[in-house]
Amino acid sequence: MFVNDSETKTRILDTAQDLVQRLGANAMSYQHISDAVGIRKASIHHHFPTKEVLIETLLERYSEHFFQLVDNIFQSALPPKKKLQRYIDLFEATLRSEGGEKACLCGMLGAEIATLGFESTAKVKMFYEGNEKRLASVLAEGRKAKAFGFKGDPKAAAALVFALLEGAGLIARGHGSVDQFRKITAQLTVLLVA
Amino acid sequence: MFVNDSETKTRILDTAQDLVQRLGANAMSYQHISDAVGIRKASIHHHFPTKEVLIETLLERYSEHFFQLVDNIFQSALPPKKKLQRYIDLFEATLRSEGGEKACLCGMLGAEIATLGFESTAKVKMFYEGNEKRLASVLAEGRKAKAFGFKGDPKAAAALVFALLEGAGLIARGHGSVDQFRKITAQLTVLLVA
DNA sequence: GTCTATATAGAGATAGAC
DNA sequence: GTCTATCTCTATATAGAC
Repeated sequence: MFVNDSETKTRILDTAQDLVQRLGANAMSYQHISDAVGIRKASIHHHFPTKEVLIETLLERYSEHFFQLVDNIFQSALPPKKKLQRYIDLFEATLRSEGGEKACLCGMLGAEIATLGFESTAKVKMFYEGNEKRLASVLAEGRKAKAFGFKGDPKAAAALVFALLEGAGLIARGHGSVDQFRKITAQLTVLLVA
Repeated sequence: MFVNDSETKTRILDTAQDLVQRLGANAMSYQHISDAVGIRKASIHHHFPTKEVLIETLLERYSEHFFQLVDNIFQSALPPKKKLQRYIDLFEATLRSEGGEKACLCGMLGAEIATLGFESTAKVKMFYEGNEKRLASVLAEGRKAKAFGFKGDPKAAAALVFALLEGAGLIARGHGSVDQFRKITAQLTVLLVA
């Protein structure tokens, strides 16, 4: 999917995603995209008839790509602590984006969830669940291998790690930026390893 | 402050705050407020000339009130673990709001931070710093009193706790709701006590 | 302090020529 | 597939009567 999409369609999606990750879905407009891509608003509607469809497509593409990255890390032969660190690095990389700090697409849309359509809401939810499921696996295996020493349910720990990374990514943009994010994630590692 | 404000002004602020906590600042409009309060849009402008001023006022009032609640808890004679739990309960209560789940005002505005004015951005940041400072105190004292056994810098742990609560509050609305939030905060307590 | 009326700008979206 | 032109709706904001 998204491999044979037209160049224009891809540029629209790239621009829209960038805008949503910085400004939120409700502050992102077809005019913004039009200016950035160099195409008329009406032409965007040819590719994505409604904004809701555009956001749904954004979510599909983002989830697919993100889970690919995550699975590459989690299914590798890396030791558990490294796996977790690489996962954390995915969020940090988003925050480090040149041209202004971005948050996770689904973190932003989570904040605006009450304004999304039914399909988009479901896709955001699936993103959350997919992340937590994968994290729970790594945390459980890592604890069995004595790499982690945390107490409690690995599923709960996974939900905690995910909510923390989403929260830290959103919060850090108004406050301390990458340094703040690193401080928090370093402390997370301390708590999980201990 | 806000004690001698007119009844109308207060109702406008209450409504606006409710809307921002559910929908976000960019989806909240004077028309929404007009409908809910039963007053014309133009009359809202009499009290708050611009939306930016309205949001700044919202932030002042929210911070003042929230810090009052926090200080009541943290300056009490409660044992450290209870203090933390009561603090967590503040966020859970927001999520439990009748008429639909709300997030922390500053969590929502954190997501939309790139679309806020200079003053509002500064106020959001102050809210974050005020929370982290207060949390760091309680965590440091609590560890000294052996109520907590976590490793690492109490300031980093405070930043982690705050980012987690903001993140969990935002995320839980699309996913698992109060149960999810409780699962996460229970696990947080486990990690800090251990 | 609230109203009606209006200004102005921007949003998402559609029709139809090229 | 992109364009011009336009529609409709909603947004923030202002002027001035009551």
